[in-house]
Amino acid sequence: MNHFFWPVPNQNVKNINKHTALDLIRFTPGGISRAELAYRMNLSRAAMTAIVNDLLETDIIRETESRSGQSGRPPIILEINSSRGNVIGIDMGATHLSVALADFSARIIDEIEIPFDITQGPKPCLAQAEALLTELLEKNDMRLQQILAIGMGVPGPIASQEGMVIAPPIMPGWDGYPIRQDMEGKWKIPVSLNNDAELGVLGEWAYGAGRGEDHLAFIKVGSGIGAGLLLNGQIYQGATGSAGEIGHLTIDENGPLCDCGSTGCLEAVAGGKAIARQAREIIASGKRTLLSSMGPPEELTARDVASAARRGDLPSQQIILRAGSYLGIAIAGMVNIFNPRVVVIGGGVSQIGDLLLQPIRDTVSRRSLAGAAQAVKINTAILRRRSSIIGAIVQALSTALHQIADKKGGDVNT
Amino acid sequence: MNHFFWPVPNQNVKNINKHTALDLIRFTPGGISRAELAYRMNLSRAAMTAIVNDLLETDIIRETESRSGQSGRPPIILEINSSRGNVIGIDMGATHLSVALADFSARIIDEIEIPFDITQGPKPCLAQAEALLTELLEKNDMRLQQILAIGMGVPGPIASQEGMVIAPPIMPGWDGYPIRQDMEGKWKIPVSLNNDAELGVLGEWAYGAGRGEDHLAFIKVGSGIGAGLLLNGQIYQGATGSAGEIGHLTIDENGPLCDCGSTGCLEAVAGGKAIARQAREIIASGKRTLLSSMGPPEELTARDVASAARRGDLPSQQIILRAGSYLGIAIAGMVNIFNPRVVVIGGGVSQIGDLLLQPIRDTVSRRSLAGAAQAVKINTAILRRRSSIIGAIVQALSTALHQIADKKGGDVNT
DNA sequence: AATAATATGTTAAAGTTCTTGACAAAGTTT
DNA sequence: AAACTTTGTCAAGAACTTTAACATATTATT
Repeated sequence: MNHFFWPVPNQNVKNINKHTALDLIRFTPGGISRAELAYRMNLSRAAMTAIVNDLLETDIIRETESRSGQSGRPPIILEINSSRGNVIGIDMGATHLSVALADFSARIIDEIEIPFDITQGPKPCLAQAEALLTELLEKNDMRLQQILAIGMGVPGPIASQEGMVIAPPIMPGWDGYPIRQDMEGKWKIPVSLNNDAELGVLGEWAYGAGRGEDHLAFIKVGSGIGAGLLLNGQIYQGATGSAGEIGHLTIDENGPLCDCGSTGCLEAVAGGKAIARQAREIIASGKRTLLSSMGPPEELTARDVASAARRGDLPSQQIILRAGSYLGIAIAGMVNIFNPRVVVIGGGVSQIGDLLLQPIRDTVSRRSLAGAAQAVKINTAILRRRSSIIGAIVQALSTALHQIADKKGGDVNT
Repeated sequence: MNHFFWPVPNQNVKNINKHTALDLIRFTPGGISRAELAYRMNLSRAAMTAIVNDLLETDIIRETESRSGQSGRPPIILEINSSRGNVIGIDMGATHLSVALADFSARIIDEIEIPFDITQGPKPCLAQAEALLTELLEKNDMRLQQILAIGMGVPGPIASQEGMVIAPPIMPGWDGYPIRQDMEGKWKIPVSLNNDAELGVLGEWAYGAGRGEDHLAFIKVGSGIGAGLLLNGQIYQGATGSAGEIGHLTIDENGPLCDCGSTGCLEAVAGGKAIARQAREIIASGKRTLLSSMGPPEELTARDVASAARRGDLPSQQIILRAGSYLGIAIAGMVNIFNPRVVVIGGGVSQIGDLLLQPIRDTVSRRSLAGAAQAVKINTAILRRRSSIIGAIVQALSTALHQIADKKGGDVNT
């Protein structure tokens, strides 16, 4: 136990052990006993009793029936009291907007998703988010007052202190807009704003393919490409919050032009848009391919290419193979630099599955140093399209739970 | 103050604040007062008095005369008691071996360097290190018993727990050899073993070009190329200790063959060896160049190319420009991924100076995303060839100082 | 079935480390 | 000289831990 997930504020935090214990309870699958907590935190069982009693008083955790296994008195298992309250997670992508309602144990109760265009700028986009949130609450017969925190992800670099994005490559009009301030002002609920790939790594770390790993990378392959990093057990944001921006690594200097103005960016050769573009090129070239029979070329998506590839269409398979190889080059670089234990491939395009994963694995094992390549596992996101929004929920819960835990013996409501 | 440099062991560490205060005293240039310590650590002045008294008792810190500046009682400045003891730093490179004797404030008292060949394998190499250490002690009239800790750097990935290198690309015969155990057995002094680039970043963080930065990368450009990373204020080693191995990133797939078996590795196009090789090729091609007049082509080094370039030799300038551009590609990738505040270029080749630095800066600003590129400064190592060995000394001091601080009121000797 | 063994959880006393509030100390400003 | 400002110390009390003993609830053994 030399780190804990909850980001420690600098001031006025008594009882750090209480917060550490809370996080261990949250993130241990199946719950954890007082004795086990004491062991993991290097504290006495007596101290643990006091800490747990504190937490029980706030009603954010509860005791559950013991699983007897070994000899000796069976432990009393502690878990988060899932019905203690609710939080909201919002995942704002480039082309979709999702809002989810979750309970205190991070289980999604209901979720709404709509197509979306982030280039409209902050005001209309935030208004859409608000509308969707209202709809979701009404549908579930809830009021805003019952929501204890909101977590939100956006596809751009975040200045966490200020609660805004800075110099985002794909969010025109958002630079410097006070997103968090705006939302907290409207809703009077604590909002935590994060990068979507960072939330993805958090979600997969908490409940997905990288559960509990200390060195984890999450590659979000959607229309754009971004990475979230969890290093030494903590989310890594970099000096100015723009860590993990791998979408514009130069992969092939002589490659196609990218939206960012440069050429041969990873995003321009392996992103969802790039895959669709290559499909259109194939059709235009007149090659025999299933793709021609899948509707108007302008509306082709990476998903269509994937389904054609699965049905044996060679040109489609080649497109995906190439995208995977390019991704592999970038990931091999990250593996050499970071030496992660797990790399999780997420985002819409990742749902292609092994067809994409295999060339990534091949390229990485060929291009990474032996030590790092052997240590790393490359997997598809278990949470599928929900990695980021579950990360947003985890963030919201971090705020809500630790805020309640702080006021010892305080009012159980609000 | 949400992190501290001293790596916290998991067990039996009372008084974490004492160790934090000690590190603040160590790494604050010009020393620090009790009041300032209390402010930086969010503790009361009263608590600080107690902690400082503890440290004063062990004699590892001392009070020094106050600098009066503001109104009010002038503070009593605390600093490390430099004459409390000595430590040894060892820098084992691919082609050189250095041993340095330092006092408790990390100042080098004396240093010996010899040419060296790490491919001889562990036994002869460690014997040479021992001989050099003995020579250094004799020369300075000291005994091994007066040395309180040893820090050592080697050019390969480290398993810190085991004190050995694992799967090193350029240290044949060393894989799995129990280096630390061997040395501690021989010398009966605590030895800390680290990667040389990691020590470089530590040295430059403590006393060099990245002083006090929380997000720092150190690129060691010697005959090989490696990077050391300091993220969130802590050295980052990765899951298996092989983080920062950028020497074998593929930069140009159609480039020259690398020693590692792959093609177009960064090391093969921008390392010291690569620069020397290109110089020989130029001479062989018969082009007019100053390089032909600099002795036998087989003995040409990167340093010769640098000196020719500085004297205006165009082919030499082109070689360095190209190496810088290649380095820039790799560094641009790291900047996009890590978003560091400072990148320090160190190692022998970095001594070329602006001739190398300029193409790096140009390439990085062209190939990195706006936000990250603006945030980063790229500088040459202030500690020059000594970055790593000073890092080794810092590591040795971490061991020695915190070990003494742990035994409260214990014996002042040993 | 009774007893032993084992592990969990609780309690009270004692020990550490911190904060609070008062105050002494040592300078600068008025 | 008096007022102000900041540093450093002291003593009392608060917060959090450990220690050591014990109660509790199972399984294992006799």
